[in-house]
Amino acid sequence: MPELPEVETTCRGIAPHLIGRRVARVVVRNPRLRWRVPTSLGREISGRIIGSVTRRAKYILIATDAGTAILHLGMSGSLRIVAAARPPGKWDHVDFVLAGGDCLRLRDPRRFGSILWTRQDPLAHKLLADIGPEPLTREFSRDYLYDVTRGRSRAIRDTLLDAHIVAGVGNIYANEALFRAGVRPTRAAGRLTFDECKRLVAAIRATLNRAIRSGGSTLRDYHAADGEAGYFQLTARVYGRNADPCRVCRTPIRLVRLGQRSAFYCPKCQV
DNA sequence: CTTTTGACCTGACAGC
DNA sequence: TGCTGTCAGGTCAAAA
Repeated sequence: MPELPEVETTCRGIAPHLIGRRVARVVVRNPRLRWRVPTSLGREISGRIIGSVTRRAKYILIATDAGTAILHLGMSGSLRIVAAARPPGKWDHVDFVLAGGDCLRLRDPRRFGSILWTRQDPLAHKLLADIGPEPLTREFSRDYLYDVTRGRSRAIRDTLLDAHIVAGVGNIYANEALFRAGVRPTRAAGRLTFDECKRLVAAIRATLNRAIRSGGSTLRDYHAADGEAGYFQLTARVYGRNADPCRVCRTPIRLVRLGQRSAFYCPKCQV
């Protein structure tokens, strides 16, 4: 479910409920996520006050002065603020219970998500240390994308999905941005021209920003009882539209398999 | 070093 | 209504 805009919106949504609050305890109903939830988590974070809630790539960092919880939502994870007394559902694996009665509840049917704990600088953590620039910062520039793709033979779609190249760009937004930029997902990254890199950087920014904006208004409040926060209703230009007419030129959208994952493009609009 | 593949899980949905 | 097969928004580790 979550791509960068969803993670960003989740972060913004939960932060006001967490910052300055004390963690009373952690309830782990099922520790078997992508990696086993550390048994020390409850001991480490309980009694601590949450100082900040930030995002790096698709990781959510919940920091205290004793250490930082690093959360990832995987393919199907979601976080919400609910009353701790609320009966947990089948896939509500972990609660961070706050002093006062609320809790941050992680739901994750597929269990590809993860929760880690570090006492060091989380950005120096093994999983985060080598991640590329955030796509919404100046660091992710046309020059950077051009330089980093030189000599690379893999498809540009796969290159965009590689977190070491750029942080947090997932399959939907990679495909949508490539459409906007007029570049086929199958093109070898190293063959993109400078102008194409320039358009692609702008397209990635625009696509992500738009989704974040729509998410902010879409996702209502994180106290909400139900109302599963689904995907943002971005009207896909290509993603999932195999054989449907291109919204620009009416040519049927094509689906190709790159690796194990689908890529979509308009054979006329994208070169 | 770069690129590809396999692995981790469960649910939703199409087709028989 | 079942059953089977396919696919899914992620990404790490190992193999090629």
